[in-house]
Amino acid sequence: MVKQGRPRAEVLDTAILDAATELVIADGYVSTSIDAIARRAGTTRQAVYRRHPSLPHILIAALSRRFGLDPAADTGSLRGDLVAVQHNQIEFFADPLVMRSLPGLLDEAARDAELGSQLFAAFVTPRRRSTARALERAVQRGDIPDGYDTEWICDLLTGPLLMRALMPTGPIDENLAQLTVNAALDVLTATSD
Amino acid sequence: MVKQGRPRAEVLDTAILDAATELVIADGYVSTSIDAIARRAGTTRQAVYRRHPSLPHILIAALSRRFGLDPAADTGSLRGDLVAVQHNQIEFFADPLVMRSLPGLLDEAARDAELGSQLFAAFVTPRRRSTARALERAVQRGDIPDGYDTEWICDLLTGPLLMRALMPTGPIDENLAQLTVNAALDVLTATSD
Amino acid sequence: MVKQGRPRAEVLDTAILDAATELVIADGYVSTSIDAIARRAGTTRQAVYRRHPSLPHILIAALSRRFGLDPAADTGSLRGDLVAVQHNQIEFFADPLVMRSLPGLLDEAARDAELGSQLFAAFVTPRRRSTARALERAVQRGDIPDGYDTEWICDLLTGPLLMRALMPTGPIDENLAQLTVNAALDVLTATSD
Amino acid sequence: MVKQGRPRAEVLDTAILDAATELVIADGYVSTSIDAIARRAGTTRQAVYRRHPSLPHILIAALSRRFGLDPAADTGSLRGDLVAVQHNQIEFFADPLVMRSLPGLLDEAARDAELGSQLFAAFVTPRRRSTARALERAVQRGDIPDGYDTEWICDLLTGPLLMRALMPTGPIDENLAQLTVNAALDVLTATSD
DNA sequence: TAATAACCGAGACGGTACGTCCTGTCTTGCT
DNA sequence: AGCAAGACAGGACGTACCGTCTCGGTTATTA
Repeated sequence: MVKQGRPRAEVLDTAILDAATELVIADGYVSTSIDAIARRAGTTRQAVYRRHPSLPHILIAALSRRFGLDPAADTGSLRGDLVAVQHNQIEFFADPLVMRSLPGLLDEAARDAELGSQLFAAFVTPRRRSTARALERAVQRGDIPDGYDTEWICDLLTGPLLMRALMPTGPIDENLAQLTVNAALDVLTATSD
Repeated sequence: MVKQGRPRAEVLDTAILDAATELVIADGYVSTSIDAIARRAGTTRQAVYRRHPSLPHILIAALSRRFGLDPAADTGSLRGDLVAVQHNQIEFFADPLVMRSLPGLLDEAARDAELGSQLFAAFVTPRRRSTARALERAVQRGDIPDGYDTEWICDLLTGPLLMRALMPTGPIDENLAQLTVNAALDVLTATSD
Repeated sequence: MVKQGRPRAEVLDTAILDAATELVIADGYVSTSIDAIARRAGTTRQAVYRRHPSLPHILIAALSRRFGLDPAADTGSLRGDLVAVQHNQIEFFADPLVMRSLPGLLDEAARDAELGSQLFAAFVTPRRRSTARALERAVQRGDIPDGYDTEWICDLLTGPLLMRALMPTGPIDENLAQLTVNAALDVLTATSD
Repeated sequence: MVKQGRPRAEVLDTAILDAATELVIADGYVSTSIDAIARRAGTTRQAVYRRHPSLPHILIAALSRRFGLDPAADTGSLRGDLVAVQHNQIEFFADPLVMRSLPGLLDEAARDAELGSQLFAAFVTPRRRSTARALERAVQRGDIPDGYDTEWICDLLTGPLLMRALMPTGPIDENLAQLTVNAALDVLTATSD
């Protein structure tokens, strides 16, 4: 079963994702219609539906194009590893497309479990796995004791970024990366119980 | 020149908010239409528009009905104060109406600054102010040194809750309240710089 | 149950029928879309659908507007009565709207029995009844013998008109009225069996 | 320089006409799409378009396959000749494909003169010529006087058949053949003027 | 107690978008 | 050159909401 028929125009592939990106950034998720995307891409609704089943799928594709797979660097120290992860996350959450499409995508994900897990698998899981591996390496080195709650550490690292992506409580910058990493290290090394 | 004419039917006031609440919880924000709300409330679109200018305004009204102003208790200890704040926040973020309407409201707020600040003033600012006051009292008591970043502490406390409200990374429960308060205290008392 | 709500704009009632009439005459039945009718009427598809469930129904309404109920005159003689009927029929079949919409309507009627009987009842039955009554009067006067086949006489009178409405075999004019009436009289008074 | 390349698959020639015939009989003219025909014929639109420029052309081809050229028998008597013509016409108008496709074809013919004359030449003219020749022979035999209107006689013979093919006013059967031939003979031999 | 002003239900209005279907044309690889 | 497969621009389908509007009818207050 090789590929048959007229091949899809790659120009349209990118034109559609470009149009969606621009419109969502300009108007927000709920104001963006498939119709407008097709119009701006200089094509028809049909060509869009041929490629993507719905608006959230278009945006997932557009986001995937921007944010490839996580590099998951090993810098040798826990702090270095976590800072690397946070730089990656900051690049993600500070992106205008992410900021504008995230609420809509989350709304959609809450209804459509299929789409939710797809979204989760594409953008959340890889970053969490990087963090988990960095922690494991730190335990093996003896830098931190075992027995921490990985999920909680991940939420601690990501939560504030999500917060600032969705609400204007503060900038998403280098300083925030340092603050979150410090907080995580404080928690991991604290004697409090 | 007070108010003339037939007064509004209070039954409709509540029927509309009830209908909106039920529909958003069941279908999510983007799938909820003013038409459906009016229908379910047993009235007409016009009666809805007479009370609220748009869907997000309806939801803000519905949320305001559920979540009154923050009590801002003074328990005597920083930990106690923060735990009180977090219990209040957990009640908020764990509410199904909040979980389902938050993405839509945030999307709308990103576009309409007016609405954004209204939303912010109603549900974010009071809780942040409670936290800020608790911190001030702790400084005055000498429990913590001065010079911390209030905004950052607030984001540290709220971020993980928001995270779990929007993504299925973990439960929003008593344990999370303790974890976030511990993290905040670790940060506030840490010697790391 | 009196009439409630905002009344329909009568301007649109006529604008829609006008638009449909013009378009069908210009482009034919199958090339006429509801969309184009709405556009030409200066309104929306919704307003059209609110009044008529489908294209054939629009055309039946447009035809009804042009061709009221049959006068069914009693001229005193069979020839006079039949000529009156045929003048009425000629006016009908020579009408451009009829010529252009008839094929489409018949096609639709062949599929949708409901619509078929509606069409039949509005435009065929009344004219056939006039003819039947004229024949009955002639029998009572003793002008023609009893025992003829009414349906056949009606088809004999109408068939050639329908033929010339749908195919360019000849004009639909006064002469055709005379020819068809003569033929019917020949048949009714013939001794052939 | 005759014909190059792969020859057309004759299987498709008939499969396409079969599919068109079945679909038009089942769904009527306007509901029949080229797409559906190709699908049912187990081929593609392109193969259809390669053979026929449009839906009406397909149907003309399908009709031509069923109804060859007129035999035009000479039975020796005018009545016999006309009855032969009418048997031929009855076979035509009683055919389900004819009954279902005729309205659509006529609609199309009213717009596209080219197609109209093609349709006319294929199915109307031959039958009318047979009738004309039968009449000429009768004149030469002295059975009827000269000076009749051939076109009118043809419409008189065909009109009622067309009527009953398109509307449910009566059966298209042997009796109708006799009635129409009698009517024509009555008219041709009548002294009325 | 009469006028007035706002509310209510019902439903029409011009718009925009939905997701699907079909049209006639066009590549592409294979026969 | 034919064929299966399938993409392309374009147009229409019938439906759903949007926010606004016009009706007839119903309360309350104010004059």
